[in-house]
Amino acid sequence: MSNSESNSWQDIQKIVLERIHSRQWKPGDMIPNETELAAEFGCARATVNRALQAIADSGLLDRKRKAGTRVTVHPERKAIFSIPIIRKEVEALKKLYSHRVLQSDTRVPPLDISQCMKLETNAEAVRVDTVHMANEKPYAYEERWINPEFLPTTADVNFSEISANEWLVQNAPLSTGDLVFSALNATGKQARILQVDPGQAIFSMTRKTSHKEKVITLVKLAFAPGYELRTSI
Amino acid sequence: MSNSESNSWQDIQKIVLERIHSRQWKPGDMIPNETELAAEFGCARATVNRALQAIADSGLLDRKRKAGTRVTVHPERKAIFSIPIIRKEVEALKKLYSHRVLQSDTRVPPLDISQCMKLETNAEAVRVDTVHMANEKPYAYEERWINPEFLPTTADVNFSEISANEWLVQNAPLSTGDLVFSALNATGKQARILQVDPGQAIFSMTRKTSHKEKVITLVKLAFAPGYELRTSI
DNA sequence: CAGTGGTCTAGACCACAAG
DNA sequence: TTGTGGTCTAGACCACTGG
Repeated sequence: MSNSESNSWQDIQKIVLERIHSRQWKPGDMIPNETELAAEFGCARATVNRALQAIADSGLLDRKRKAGTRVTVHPERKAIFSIPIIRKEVEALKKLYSHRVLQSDTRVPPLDISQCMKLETNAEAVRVDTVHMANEKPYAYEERWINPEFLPTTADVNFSEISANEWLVQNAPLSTGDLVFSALNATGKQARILQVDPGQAIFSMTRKTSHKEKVITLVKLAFAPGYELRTSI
Repeated sequence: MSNSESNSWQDIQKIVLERIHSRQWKPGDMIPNETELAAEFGCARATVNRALQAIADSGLLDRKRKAGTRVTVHPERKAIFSIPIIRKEVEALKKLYSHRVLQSDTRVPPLDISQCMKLETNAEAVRVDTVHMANEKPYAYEERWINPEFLPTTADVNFSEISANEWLVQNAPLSTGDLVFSALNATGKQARILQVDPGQAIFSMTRKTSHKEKVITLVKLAFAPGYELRTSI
């Protein structure tokens, strides 16, 4: 009954979402199967399928063969945010970006780093310390370890011109990684570099970038006070 | 040439990803159009379409009508994390969850809160302060404002039994929201409630949940030291 | 086993945007 | 104008999984 005209996939998505939201279909309820919905909306089953899959991807529907489609009881809200290239992040604030490499060499990393990167004992790694600046003021302090295996052309890369951050984002596509965000009190070194008082609350991000079980790089970023990570749902 | 057998769209996705990653198709390059790929892989165009759309969703391909499909030059890495219900988060740590409501009343909120929630001047809102515990130790301190408009049955809800957090997640599905993460030094009040020293670095999350331009609730969570927000890419 | 979602196909038309 | 992706269709078969 009701709906006679509904063609696009997204129209159907809207209708279904509206029914969920208005609690016409409540959490836990089974909804009509694809064939029935296709009949109701006057479209092909594939179109309904596409709409429902999109909703299921967003977490609001649970779909199982034979068992049918149900409204998720405890929808797990998902937030998505893009991992910024710091330069772009600064430029988005309409500030001048610059960075200084404080240190760049090759050495045997501490044990915890070595293990985290799955390096062999006493294997060396490239260490690059950088401070990112916005309008000449410290914005973030970056401590990075790079697996030399992924830098065949190390000599060619000049991290003074392009930040290691940016270089890797562009040259290690499609890798997987873990991200950890936390709050830390600034250590003496961090405080000195970021030009704040020791003990200041620092927003920290640690990122491990891997490709096929091998760790490409490990980065710890300490942002200057005031930093906020924003996203919408 | 080369590939003769490739049916599922996920197979095709893998092949395309491999070509991007191996730099056979470099950032900025245009890749063959759907019809050509369908011919190469021996499948329907719709199948290729599905594979390419999935990759484009992940940000590695740019697709435009007429202009064709290109490998994204500066792929924007996206991270997804699920917004946890604190109780589940604690239970996932295999600790006993409990919570105490420190305060629960209705009052006129401070101006900044009132404006943020788009309430009328001098309109009241429900205020609920909660401390979440893991094994009887403070885990997070929650300061919440609720738009009474969304609590028609306020009297029926006993936030001592089900946390406001959980109640709203279950009863305000499909709403949109903003999330802000930051690091703050613990205020005296926060320090007292979380049983830490004032000035301790605190991981903080502020969340505004809305539905169709109306703000449902505003929450500020202050996590006890050691908290980490984790995700993988 | 049987019902449901998952996917593929071949063809068609549409919508957008580059030239 | 024209080439490209975006989508819809009708039908088919497959793959899970509940009963």
